[in-house]
Amino acid sequence: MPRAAPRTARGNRTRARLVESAEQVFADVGYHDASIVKITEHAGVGLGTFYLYFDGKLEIFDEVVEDLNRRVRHAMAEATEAAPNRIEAERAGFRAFFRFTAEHPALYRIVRQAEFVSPAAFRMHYTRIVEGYIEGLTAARASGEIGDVDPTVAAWVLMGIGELVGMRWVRWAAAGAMDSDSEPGPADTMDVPPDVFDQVMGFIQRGLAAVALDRQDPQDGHHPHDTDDRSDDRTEQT
Amino acid sequence: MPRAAPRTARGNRTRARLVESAEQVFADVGYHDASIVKITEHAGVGLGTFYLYFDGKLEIFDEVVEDLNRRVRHAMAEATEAAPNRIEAERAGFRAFFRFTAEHPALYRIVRQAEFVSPAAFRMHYTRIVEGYIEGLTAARASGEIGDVDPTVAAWVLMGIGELVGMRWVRWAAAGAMDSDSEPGPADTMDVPPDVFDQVMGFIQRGLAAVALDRQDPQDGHHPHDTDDRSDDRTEQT
Amino acid sequence: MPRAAPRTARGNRTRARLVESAEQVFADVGYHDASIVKITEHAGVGLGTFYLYFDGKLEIFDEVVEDLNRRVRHAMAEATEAAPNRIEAERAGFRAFFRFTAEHPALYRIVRQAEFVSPAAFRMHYTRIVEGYIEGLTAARASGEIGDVDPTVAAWVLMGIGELVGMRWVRWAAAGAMDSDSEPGPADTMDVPPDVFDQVMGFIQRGLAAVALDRQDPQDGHHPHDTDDRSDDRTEQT
Amino acid sequence: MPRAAPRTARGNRTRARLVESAEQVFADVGYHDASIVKITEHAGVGLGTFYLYFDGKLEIFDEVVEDLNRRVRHAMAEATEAAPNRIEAERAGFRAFFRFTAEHPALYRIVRQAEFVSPAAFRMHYTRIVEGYIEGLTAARASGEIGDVDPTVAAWVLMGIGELVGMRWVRWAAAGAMDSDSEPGPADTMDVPPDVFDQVMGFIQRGLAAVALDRQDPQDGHHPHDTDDRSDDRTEQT
DNA sequence: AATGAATGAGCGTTCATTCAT
DNA sequence: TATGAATGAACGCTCATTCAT
Repeated sequence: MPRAAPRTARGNRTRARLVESAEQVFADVGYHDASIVKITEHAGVGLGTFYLYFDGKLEIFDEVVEDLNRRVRHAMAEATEAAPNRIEAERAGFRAFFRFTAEHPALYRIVRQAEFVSPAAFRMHYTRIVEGYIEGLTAARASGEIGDVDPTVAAWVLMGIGELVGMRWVRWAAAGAMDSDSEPGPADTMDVPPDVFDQVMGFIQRGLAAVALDRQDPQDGHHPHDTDDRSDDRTEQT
Repeated sequence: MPRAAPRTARGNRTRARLVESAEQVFADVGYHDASIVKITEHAGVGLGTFYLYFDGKLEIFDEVVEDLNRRVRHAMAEATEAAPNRIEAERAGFRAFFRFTAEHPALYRIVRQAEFVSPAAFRMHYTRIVEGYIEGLTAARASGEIGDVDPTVAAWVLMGIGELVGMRWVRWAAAGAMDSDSEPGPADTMDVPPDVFDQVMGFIQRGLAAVALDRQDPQDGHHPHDTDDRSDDRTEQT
Repeated sequence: MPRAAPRTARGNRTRARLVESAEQVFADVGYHDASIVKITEHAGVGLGTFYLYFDGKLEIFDEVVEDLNRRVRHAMAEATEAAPNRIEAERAGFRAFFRFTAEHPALYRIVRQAEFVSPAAFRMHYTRIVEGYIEGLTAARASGEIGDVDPTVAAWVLMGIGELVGMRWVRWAAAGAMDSDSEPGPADTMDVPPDVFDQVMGFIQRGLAAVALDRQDPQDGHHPHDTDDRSDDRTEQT
Repeated sequence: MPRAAPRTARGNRTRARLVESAEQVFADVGYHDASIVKITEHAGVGLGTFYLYFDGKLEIFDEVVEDLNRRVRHAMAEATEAAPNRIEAERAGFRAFFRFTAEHPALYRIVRQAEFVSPAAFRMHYTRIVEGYIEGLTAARASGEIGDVDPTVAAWVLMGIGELVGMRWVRWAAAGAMDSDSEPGPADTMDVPPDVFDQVMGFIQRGLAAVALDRQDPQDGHHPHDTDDRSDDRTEQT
């Protein structure tokens, strides 16, 4: 039942227009208020045409999520590529992420909606990004560039930071700037202000650093040596 | 048209039952699949009764969000209260937040949906939590307990961490444990595993610490001693 | 999920109007060309009202079939009641059946469509009628009124006769009379012509009679005196 | 607009494949759930090709009915051919009809659906079969093989018997045997059980016989001499 | 002769909301 | 205060049919 892939160049164009339009419409009005008619009208094709290429609303949504995922990861990977070390890589990665968020409001809105619309797609999105992070962090830890942090935990921590900072200084700023539903346009595109960005990166840099701070009162049953990878060498702190 | 507040005790009870039921239903099936009938049935009142107390679906949703917000903040404040210092306060706050998330899946689901359903309620939720954070962090910075971090930025950073770690280790764990749509029940309630929790708190502790790292130039370019110099000067921390 | 039965007198009226309208519309245009809108418009109620009382098109169809079934059986039972013997009962039953068919074109059309629309309802219809027949025929056989025929087989044979004779002389005649889609109206109502009726009843009477024809071997092969011997011994009948 | 007949051998093959496929699909899923795509896919041709040979769905349906009609009549005629007398002819004809029904579920389903899909085709089907019957019965009556029955009435009576007995013991048996939607296959093919068959044929034999049973109470306004062909010679009964 | 991309009227169904009781 | 019958706009989706290739 999955609709056949288009067999002609014309079909390919139509399909692509539909995905683009869907991204636009989902971002603009949200999954639930998006209707197939809105999508097809935006794409300039007939309603029935939609069902030539997609099984339904959910299917095109998943495809849009996948598409966006591919694109953010590409943007982040590209930005990170030339970085001389992990911290610079993080700076570049966050920069790229915020820029992408600013320029593609769709990413943010659509991914967050996916949580309730298509949990599988949602998990896929985060899982793939996490994988990239883990790879980089594992290498950085091995080379001593960063401290002895658990790459998986650190990955989620970093994503959390990116997500809420992006929400506050990119999304909200944009919303405040336009103050209404008017199309944002390139001029309205907001990026995280430099000082905030530096604050954030400072936090991250310290958080990842090979530093351990002394903490004595083990309440709650959790002791410093609960896990194996928080090793003793952390004691040579001040 | 805004509905009058109930004038009788019976009316008060009815209204309260409706809010409770709405929270339950919104959490279970999401805003869009929740219907007024479902809510009134759950509350055991007639359909028409709903409109005696609320203007519509959106209005009761806002009220549910507000209610939840009050409750998380209460839980976190209570947990934080007795903490001897900021770091312990954070530990206690995060602990409380994760517990609340585990025990009230509604909070998580409903708040995240609010972003698209009722942006105003959504902002209100975060803004109020941020206010609490800022207060605590400002005091901690003044007393030298933490480094010279911008309280607002730190607040958002911390919330981001809490949100995604909670998503990964509380929400996903619960989903994995129940493996289906069965009611989670108290037994299935998942908390963040101790080692992960410690990792997270370690990251936060370092991130908030008064560590001076030598990187000061705000631009994203490269600069002289980027590479390994994080370790040495970190010693002059508190 | 089966819709609740109406709780008020008004609701009962609405529901009944819907069933009537559905019968009318299904009979007029057939199940597939009948739409819920047509039914609700005919009933003079809003579209949504339909779904207050029925789960869908199929469900109301089943109900219409059941209703019709009840009514034919009632008509036939009533007609048969006073009959002095089985043969008279059959005459009266067939008469009643043809009259019902003529006056309620719905019965015929709807039941026949049920075969493909709702096989279960279709079988139910025939099964119930068969049960009535079997009862009567079993008694008649026991009392020697009719020959040693298998009541079940005879029941189906009789129904087959009724159905196709009804089709030919009631339905086709009516169709021919109106010659178009115009409403038939009572004047156009056709009954089986008396001579045809008598022919049919004659056939049935002989078929059911305690005639022993000499052909007894059940196999489909050929046997000794196949040819002409039917005539002679038939005389020793009642 | 009626499509041209194919002008090439290839065209002829394509057209024939389409008719075959249509028969299959109509039988499998019914007229209304059959779609042109299903038919063309089954035939292995492109969708557009269909409209090269047929004006639409209805047109190919009519052709399928006509085709089936030709085939049943052929089967029955062939079976009847060698029969030494009318009764044997009936036995052989019914046998053939039941077998055809069992082996070609399509016949049964499609013809019955035709009643609502294409009334003209439906009438044509019965009319043609009736013609065959009338011919045989007229001859039989002339030769005294059967009683003085009206050939037309008898024809419909016989068809009615065949149809409902076939429905009950062929179609329903098959449905019961397969118990689901699985393809019946030759092994599942059901025929009317021998004893039922004999009962049915006994009934028919008596019904057609030159016997008249006395019937005195002319209620209902119909007297023995209502029609001309129920002639007086019927009086020499017991 | 053959194809399949494109179309849109029309379907069954849902649900927030109103209002007479 | 409480009810639930009634409504209809709007949705997702299907499919017979056309037509450019």
